[in-house]
Amino acid sequence: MKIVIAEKPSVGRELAKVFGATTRKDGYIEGKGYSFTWAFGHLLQLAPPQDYGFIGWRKQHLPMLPARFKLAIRKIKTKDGFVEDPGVRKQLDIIKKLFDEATEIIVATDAGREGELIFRYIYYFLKCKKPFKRLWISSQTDEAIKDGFRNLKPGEDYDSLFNSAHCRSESDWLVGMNATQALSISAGSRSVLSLGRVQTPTLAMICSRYIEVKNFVPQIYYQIAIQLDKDGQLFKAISITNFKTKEEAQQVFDQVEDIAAGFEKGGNITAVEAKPRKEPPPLLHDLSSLQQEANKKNGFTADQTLNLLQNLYESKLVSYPRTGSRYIGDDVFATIPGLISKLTDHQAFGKQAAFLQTIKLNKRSVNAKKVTDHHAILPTGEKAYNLSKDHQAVYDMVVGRMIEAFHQECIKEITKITVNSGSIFVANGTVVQFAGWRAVFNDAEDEKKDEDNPALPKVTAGELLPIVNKALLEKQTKPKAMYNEASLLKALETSGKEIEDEELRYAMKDSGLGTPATRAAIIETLLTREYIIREKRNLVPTQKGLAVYEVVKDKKIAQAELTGQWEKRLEEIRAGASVTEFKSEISEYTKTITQELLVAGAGLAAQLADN
DNA sequence: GCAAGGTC
Repeated sequence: MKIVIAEKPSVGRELAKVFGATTRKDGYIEGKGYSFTWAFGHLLQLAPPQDYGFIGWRKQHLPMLPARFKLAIRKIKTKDGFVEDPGVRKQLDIIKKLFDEATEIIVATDAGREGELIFRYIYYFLKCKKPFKRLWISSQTDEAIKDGFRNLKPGEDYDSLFNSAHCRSESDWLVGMNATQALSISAGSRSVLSLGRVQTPTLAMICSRYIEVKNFVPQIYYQIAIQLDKDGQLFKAISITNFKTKEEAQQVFDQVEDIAAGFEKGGNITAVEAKPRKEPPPLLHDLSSLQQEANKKNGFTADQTLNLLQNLYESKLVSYPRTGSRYIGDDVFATIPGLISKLTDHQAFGKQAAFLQTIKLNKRSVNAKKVTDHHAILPTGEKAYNLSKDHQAVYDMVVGRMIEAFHQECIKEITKITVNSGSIFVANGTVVQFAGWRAVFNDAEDEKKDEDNPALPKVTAGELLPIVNKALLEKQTKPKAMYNEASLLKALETSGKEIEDEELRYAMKDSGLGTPATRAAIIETLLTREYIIREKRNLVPTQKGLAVYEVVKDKKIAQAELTGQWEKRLEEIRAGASVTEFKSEISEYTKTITQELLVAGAGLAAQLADN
């Protein structure tokens, strides 16, 4: 009997289906000489400090550097504290039984670093010695699966990938557990002051933004607005200069040749520019972009959106949710017309779905090379009945985005009118000439933008128009916005670097903080620790969060770059470099940061006591 | 009591 082990049930079932294995057993599916089983993500974790004899949080234990790490069954939190997850224990027993019967094991966990670790931890925990081969596929279509099984790789080909995963795992434990205990102990805090490679840079981003906003000194400046009349259609133009003093502005203001000052036609149109701007449709959603949109549109937290999406996935209404890809391959693209045809009588999107059937679909979101373990989030085509309001909202975002993504470009005409009347004024206007993908949602947000950029009358250079009104405006420079869940998620994707270009941001997604699957949990951790609170939709640091930030802000553990440095080394290990050097560097760093925090935390004790 | 990673 050959045993195939997948990362999660949905994949295990899919593989079984392709093989025609249909006998459903408890925790696996049997048939055609194979058994298909699965994990539920990581079933095992590195054992906690007490399993190495570090009982209680004591300074003399630090730094804790286990000579050999142990594995422990994943725990869940209950009223009685942490206990072994019974479902996990049961599935491990099932896997053990299957491994014992196996002639060969086929590893079908996700094709990546963590997928490799999920399997190897199980394999070593169960002390299994059977030979194993690796299925390595980046698409879940029948053809890709069959092809993958015809080209199984020797298991040892992925030993270096496991090494890099193993280093990642142990390094996070060493730095996180030691730093957390060191700071908590030295601050004499009754509550946990947790620190980690990901959560601490995230906290630092929130705190430094908060401080920047708090210390922001608004600058006052002045602008002059004039209102012109073209055959009864009024439009507004603004001075191109921002004046530092009211006097300067007043002087220019007085020179405006408006009707009240006796100038019947004092606005001289000096230039008119009109150019079309094409806006391509947005890419399909990955988890992060969907969380951001759900936060902006509905105020859902990242965690809520992930949960809602997970429910929809379990109800087989949407594809795998924790994806980091916004693309699909050509094979999945072939199924899109079918999905669209099921939506033509949809209440909100039906009309646009019907329209899509008449055009050539936009292929911006189609790129097999940019599909990693999982493709972008799509509806499955199953009928959705009786969804709760929140589930419906998320589901509609998935469906609506699919319609948008395959729709046509939106074409706008951008108009810029330059007016001279004692000074130079400019009016900007935008007219949507062809809505294209923007017809799908017709957002209120977009309408609001249109208010700032209204349609402008047709005018030509050389025309003289009456200025019916003028105003001297006092304005203030504004600070950056505080982080909210949407902007924080976006910032985490690029480790806090501000990159507006969508394509460029996408290219950086491997150097972000955390992963799609973990970012919601990172935010929740910071909230649980009472480092941050939600204030309306903003994420704002507490006194405690700011105090911790002050202690660690100049240390490596608070820098997003730490992850970047680790990733570089881990990639070298994956390519075959030795692990011993990296491991000894991590041990050294663990000793250093532990010592530093044991000292620095003392200052924190007083601050925390003050509150 | 603690990390970050994955998932139901």
